[in-house]
Amino acid sequence: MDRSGGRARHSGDLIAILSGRNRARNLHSDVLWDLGFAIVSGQYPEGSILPPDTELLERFRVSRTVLREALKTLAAKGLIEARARIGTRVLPRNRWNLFDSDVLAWHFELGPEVSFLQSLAEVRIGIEIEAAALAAERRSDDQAVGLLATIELMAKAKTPEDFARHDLDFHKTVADASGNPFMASISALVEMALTAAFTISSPVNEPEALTQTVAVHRAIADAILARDAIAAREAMRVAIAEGFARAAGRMEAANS
Amino acid sequence: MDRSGGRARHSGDLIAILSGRNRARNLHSDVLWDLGFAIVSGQYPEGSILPPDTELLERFRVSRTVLREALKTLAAKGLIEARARIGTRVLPRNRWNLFDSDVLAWHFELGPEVSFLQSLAEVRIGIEIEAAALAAERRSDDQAVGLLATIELMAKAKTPEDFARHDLDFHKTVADASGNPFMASISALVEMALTAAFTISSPVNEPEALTQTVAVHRAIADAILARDAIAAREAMRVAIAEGFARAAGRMEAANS
DNA sequence: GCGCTTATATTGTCATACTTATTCGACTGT
DNA sequence: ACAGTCGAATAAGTATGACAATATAAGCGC
Repeated sequence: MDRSGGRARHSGDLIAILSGRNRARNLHSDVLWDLGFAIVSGQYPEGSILPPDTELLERFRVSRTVLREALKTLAAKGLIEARARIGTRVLPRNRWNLFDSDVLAWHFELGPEVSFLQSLAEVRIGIEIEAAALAAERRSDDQAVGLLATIELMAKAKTPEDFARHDLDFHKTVADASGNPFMASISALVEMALTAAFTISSPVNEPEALTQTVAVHRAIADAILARDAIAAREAMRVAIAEGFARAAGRMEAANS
Repeated sequence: MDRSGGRARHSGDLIAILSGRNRARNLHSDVLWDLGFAIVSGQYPEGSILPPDTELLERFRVSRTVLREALKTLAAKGLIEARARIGTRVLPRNRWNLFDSDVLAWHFELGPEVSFLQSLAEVRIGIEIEAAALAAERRSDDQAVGLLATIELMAKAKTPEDFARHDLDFHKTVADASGNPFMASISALVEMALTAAFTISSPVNEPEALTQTVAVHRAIADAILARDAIAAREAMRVAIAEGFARAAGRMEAANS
C-alpha cells in the first residue's frame, strides 16, 4: 500500500504548493484520497458497490473509526451512499459535487484531459463573466487599487508559481468585489484550472504570451475601474478563453 | 432535545418533498443538521471555536462515533476545520461549499432573504446561460423532444409541487444537453432556488404568471431546437430574472 | 529575562461489542 | 403451485473506554 508518498500522481506537487492547504496531516485523509481517487478514476464505476467495511479495513490497516470517517467524507461530497445490507454504492456522476476542491483535485491527478479543461473553462466563463460585471458595478475603491497592484505583480513575476499565485489573487479579488458569496466560493475551481493550465505551459516562459496575458487582465481591471460592466464581461471572457486555448494548443502539440 | 420533528424550521417540508432525498434516517444526520444550521445561522460565527467534543457529546447525548462523523461531514463541506489542542474552528464563509445542497438548505431554513435569493439568481444566470448556449450547439434530438414534452407538463400542472418538479426537470435537461458535467452538478442550486421562489409565490396560483413563465421556457426550448445559441442565452436570462423578480416583488409586498 | 521542558487540554486513533435495518430464502397455510 | 409471513444472515450504525499525537501554555532552570 502506498502511504504518504503515493499522493503525487500527476501534477499533485504544484497543486499542493499553490493550494496552500497542505494535505496529509492525519491518517483518515490518506484513506480518503486513496478511495476518492479510485472512484474518480473509474476504478469503482458509477453504480458499483465498493468492498464491505471488513475488507477495506484489512486493506488499509486502519481502525474502523478512520475508515468510516473517510467514507462519511466521501458521502458528504456526494460520491457514495451507504445502505444497510446492500453496501456502499458509488453514486452517479451527476450527484458528485464537482465544485469541491478535493473532487476536482482527484480529477486532475489522473492527468488533465482536454475535454475536462474545456468543461472547466466553460463554467468559468459563465461564472466569472458575471462576477466581473457585478464587480464593475459594486467594487470599492480599495478593491480597484488592489486589482491594479496585483497586475503589477503579475507583470513582474519571475517564476510560474509566482505568476499563478498573482493570477489567482486577481480572480479572487474580482470575485470578492462582486459582492456575491457564491462567486467567491468557486475559487477552488479557478485555482485548479489555473494550476492545470500553468502546469502545461506557463506564460512566464514565453515573453509574448506573458505580455498578452497581462494586457488582457489589465483590460478587465480597467473596465471594472471605469464601472463598465459590458467591457468587463467581454475582457473576462477573452482572458479565460485565451488561457484555455494556450493550454489546449500546447497539449495538442505534445500529442502529435 | 428536538429529535426527528425539529427539522421543519421554515420551508423545510416543501424542500424535503421536492428534493426527494429524504433526510433523517440515522442519528448522525440529526446532529449534522443541528450543527450545520447553527453554523450557517451565525450562532457559531466564522472564526469561532465550537464547544469541545465532550460538551457536544453531553448536549446531543450521542456516542463519540456519531458526533465525530457529523463533524467530519461538516469539515468535508468546508464549514469547519479541527485541530488538536486548538479545537474545531468555523472556517470563513468563502471556504464554505455553497454549492452543496445541505449547506444551501441550511441557508434557506432561516428564511430566504432577498439578498440571498438575488445572489442565487446571479450565479444561476451566469451558469445556466452558458448551459443553454452549449445545449443549443450540442443537444441530441431526444433531448429536444424531452424539452418540449416537459413544457407541456408545466403548462398543465395543477399544483405548485407539480409545476416546480417539471420546471426543475426542464433545467436539468438543459444542463444535461450542454454536455458539461459541471452544469449538471449545480442542479442542487437550481432546485433550492426554484423551491424558495415557489414557496413564496407559485405561478400556478396566478394565471397570467403561469402563461408568462411557460412562454419564456418555450422560448428557451425553441432556441435550443433551432440551435440558436444567442437566443438561448437571452431567453434563459429572462426566465431566471423574471422568476427572481416575481419572488422578490412578492416579498417586498409582504413586508410593507 | 530567555530558552527549554513539562503539564494539560483537545482532537486523532484504536479495538471490540452490541444494535438496527434490509434482503433473501425457507416455511407455512391456502 | 402460489402468496404471504417469518426468520436468519449480512452489512452498516452506534456505543464505550482506552491510548496516542499534537499544540498551547505554564513552569523551571539557567
